[in-house]
Amino acid sequence: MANVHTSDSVVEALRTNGLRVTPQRVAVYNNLLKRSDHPTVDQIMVDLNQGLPISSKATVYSTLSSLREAGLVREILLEEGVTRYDSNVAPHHHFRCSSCGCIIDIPWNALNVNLAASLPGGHAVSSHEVTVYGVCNDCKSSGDERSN
Amino acid sequence: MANVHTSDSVVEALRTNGLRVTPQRVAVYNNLLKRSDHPTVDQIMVDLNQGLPISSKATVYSTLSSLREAGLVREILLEEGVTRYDSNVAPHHHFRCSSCGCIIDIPWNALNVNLAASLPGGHAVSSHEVTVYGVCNDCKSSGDERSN
DNA sequence: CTTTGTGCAAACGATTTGCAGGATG
DNA sequence: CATCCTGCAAATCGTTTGCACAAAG
Repeated sequence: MANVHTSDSVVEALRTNGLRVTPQRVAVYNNLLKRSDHPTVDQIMVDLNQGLPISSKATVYSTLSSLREAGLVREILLEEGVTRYDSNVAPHHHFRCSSCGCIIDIPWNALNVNLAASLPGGHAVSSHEVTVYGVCNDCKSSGDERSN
Repeated sequence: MANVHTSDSVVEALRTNGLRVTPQRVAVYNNLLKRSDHPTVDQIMVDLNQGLPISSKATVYSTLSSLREAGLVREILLEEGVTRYDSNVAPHHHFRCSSCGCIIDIPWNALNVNLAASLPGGHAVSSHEVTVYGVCNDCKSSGDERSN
């Protein structure tokens, strides 16, 4: 149920969600499925058009927007001015490295949040998410300070 | 230790943090201290210049940037394309209403996160923060759907 | 054949930057 | 009076939009 994404399963996912199947959509979704670094639109563009140009930037935007509406993809807002995308739509938490800026998924059950029975104010809670800040393992050991 | 902010204490806070005291800085910081709605730059502008113009937008940006560097203010990134500001720099969590879009502070000890001793990957954790999503009390009772 | 997607360029909106004059310490 | 701030306008940069052509169902 995870990590295996044939071109077929991508096509099927698009179809199942009422999206027309185009080479650009398959490429974008496929790219997002095969990487775990929560890329920005630009990073996706670079990856997609390394060989011959497959898609324009406007199309990547529009595709990501469609994928998001279809629930196949989600946005991640942890930095100013940049929207990142994640094909992992199952609930999970995030770790943000203050050194290299990378974002790493934390499995849902690696953390346990004790949502007090009643939040101050009595708001209706539907979901929650934890963001953990710190220095990732790579930066810790290499001691460098790349700017991602 | 909270909620009382005389003009004097604002001036002192600026000075203590090595910032020159200007009417604009006092006004911006003061405004942020007296509201709890995590305003955007535009909202601050409106509030500030209701009577006679006190500050230009560029100055509000620069002021907020200085205040942030000084640690008097923090940014909140929960929506696409807008940066909100918060004068509450003590650790706390946030509640985001999916109906009106408002952001409400949750006191640090209203939630309890059980940070597993070792996060997968062995990253060095320095802090964490929970974002809770749902419908705020106001929206719940009035059943409306203002767009904030 | 009808509908929806793509590409390109122009339009946008939030934020930044350059620079001249003004205020602060 | 040297330094730092403010205001204004122009410049950036991510993202959106309008439109003509092409592809999908």
